Amino acid sequence: MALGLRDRKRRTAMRHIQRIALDLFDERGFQNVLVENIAEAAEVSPSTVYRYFGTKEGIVLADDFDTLNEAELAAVIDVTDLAGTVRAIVARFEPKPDQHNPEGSLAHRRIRYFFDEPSVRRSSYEMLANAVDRIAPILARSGRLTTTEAHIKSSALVFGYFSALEQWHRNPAGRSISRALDDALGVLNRL
Amino acid sequence: MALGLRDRKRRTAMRHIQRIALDLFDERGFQNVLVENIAEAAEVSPSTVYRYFGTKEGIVLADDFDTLNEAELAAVIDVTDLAGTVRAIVARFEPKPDQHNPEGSLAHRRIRYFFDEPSVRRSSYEMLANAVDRIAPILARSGRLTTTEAHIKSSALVFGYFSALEQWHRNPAGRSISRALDDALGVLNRL
DNA sequence: ACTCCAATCGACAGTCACTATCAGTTGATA
DNA sequence: TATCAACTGATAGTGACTGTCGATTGGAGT
Repeated sequence: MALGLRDRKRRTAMRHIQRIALDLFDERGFQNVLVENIAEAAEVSPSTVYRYFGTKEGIVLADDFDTLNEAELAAVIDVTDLAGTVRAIVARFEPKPDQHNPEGSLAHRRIRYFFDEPSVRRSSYEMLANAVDRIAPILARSGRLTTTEAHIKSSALVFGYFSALEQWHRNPAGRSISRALDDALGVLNRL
Repeated sequence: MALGLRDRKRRTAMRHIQRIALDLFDERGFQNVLVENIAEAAEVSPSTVYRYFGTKEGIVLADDFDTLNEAELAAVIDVTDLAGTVRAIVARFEPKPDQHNPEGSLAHRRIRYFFDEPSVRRSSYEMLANAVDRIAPILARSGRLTTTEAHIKSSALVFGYFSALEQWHRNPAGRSISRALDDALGVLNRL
């Protein structure tokens, strides 16, 4: 099903606002940029920014992954290798500039705010908690675990990987994100 | 070293404000209580509430554990059984009314806000992240792990246990918190 | 006790993220 | 093309949080 004009405009506008907001954040710092400034620079009203992103932090966190519905999510998740799936999702933040994204992916530009901007960090955790809730039922089904057990395992997995991403962020040490995540898997397996 | 009058007053005032705030939250809901209302009911100025707790969420989250310095923390942590230590810390939320606390501990009354009030939940995660950062170095020393590995393991542990606490909260099923945490340890060991 | 200083307090005036509402406009559908 | 639903921008809030400043109070030395 092809997306209507309405949805295409919406997606384009969101990417546009997100890019402009990141430009301003990088330049002047997250705290020193008002939502009003972003709206002005993007030539939309503040109302629109809030309608699209909900919160100021949402501008940084918004991600195509958010809009995945259950069917699409199920397609992304590999039941036989859940750890690998989580790893693959996190690994999307790998910077790889190409002809489509000459300056590297927006995803990569967003990472530093996850860890360095306290309010964004708090919201990141909320996002992870949502991921845990979506992954747990699938894990329960495939791993013959109780709901409780699945949630605990899912939490440990998701937050463990997020921690790995943070460690990579603080000290890349020449490793790629994928490599750092592979190392993390080792730790999680020997928990 | 005995605490001076100044510190004793401070602690007493904080407990007083926290108790009154919880009364109001329980009665009218977190969102429907203004910091101004709490200040008024506790007969202090709003300035004082902010000085003590920093944020509205801080009123719920503030805990004696926050004020533990590194030496005291090291005394609480059992290096030979870190999982057990985390478990012990979380288990403090066990409700046990006694002659000192006829209505059950304040800790127990605070739990529901950790999970049910979104903004408090976000702040809870921040608190957990701080715990991770304090535990990781100790874990690194005792477990012969790199800094990175220690952080990942610490994250999985702390957030795993928090998830266990949440699961217990949502479905106590007659189990005590301690029992629920013991079950969680099993899951984490077989991650 | 008395004094002096630093820490604390209350009061006041902001700032800004976020919400609610509503009239005007635009995309989708028949 | 007409109709309707969804979207947009403008406006007027609310309330958490900050900075500052004069007044008060506990603590340490005399």
